[in-house]
Amino acid sequence: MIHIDFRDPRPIYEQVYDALRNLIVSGVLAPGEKLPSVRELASTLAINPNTIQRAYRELESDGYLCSVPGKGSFASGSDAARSAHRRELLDRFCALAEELRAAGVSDENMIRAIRGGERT
Amino acid sequence: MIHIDFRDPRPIYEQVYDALRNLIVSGVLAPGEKLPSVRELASTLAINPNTIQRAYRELESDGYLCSVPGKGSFASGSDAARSAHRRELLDRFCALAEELRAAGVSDENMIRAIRGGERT
DNA sequence: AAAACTGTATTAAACGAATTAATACAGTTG
DNA sequence: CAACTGTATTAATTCGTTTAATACAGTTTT
Repeated sequence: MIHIDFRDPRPIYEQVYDALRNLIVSGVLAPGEKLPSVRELASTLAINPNTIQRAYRELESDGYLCSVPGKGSFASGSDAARSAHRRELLDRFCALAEELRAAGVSDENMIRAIRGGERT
Repeated sequence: MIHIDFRDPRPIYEQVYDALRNLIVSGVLAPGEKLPSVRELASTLAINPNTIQRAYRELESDGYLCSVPGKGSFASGSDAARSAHRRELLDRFCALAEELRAAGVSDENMIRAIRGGERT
């Protein structure tokens, strides 16, 4: 379900965050669907529960899931999740476009890069 | 000339790297112009020479400057530097566009984001 | 009601990357 | 020769991440 790369310099909690967010926004985890418990996922991935807890905490504070003490953690509505994710990506996208413009890249060349995936 | 933010979670050597690269690709540091020595810049910024050394080493390995033992470090030709920088930014840009496409954002909406800087 | 689950919080230890510190060596310049 | 330059190395420190070991309160199950 989730794969952790221990050679990846990025923190584990961040890898877990990204993986779960992707499952949520893609709808693999349906809105309202229950996620594995903190301890269960920690056991499955062979990492510490505190690390999972941190990923869950940040996923909740970013609106991707909802945790209820005693009950569990549940995927939030995929509409809201998708919006949050798009917003996040678009912000980074605009910032990068700004940098590219400062580097002398024209809008036309950016558009070409988007359309073609080319790296000329 | 350069400002370091100690509250920034990013490593200092990376902040120095970015700042110097920007000065080089923007032409503020002309091609061939001598940069402050490792020890001098370290003293100016009140950080350790080893940290500056690391920034310089990576700037050289990425083609933004050229270090000569005994003489100093010199900004590389801004043409090559600009190209390297644009390549780097464009790679990240294309990767982000890919993610946005996967998130269901159309090319048209990406283009709109570039043109307007809008965040709708 | 008891047992087994859930999220959450806390404290301490271990680990690794970043940073500092203190040198040292070789080449260049004045 | 003296003062600069880049470069290399080793050890100590600092800090964020991760682990570990608990504990508490609420929910579900038996």
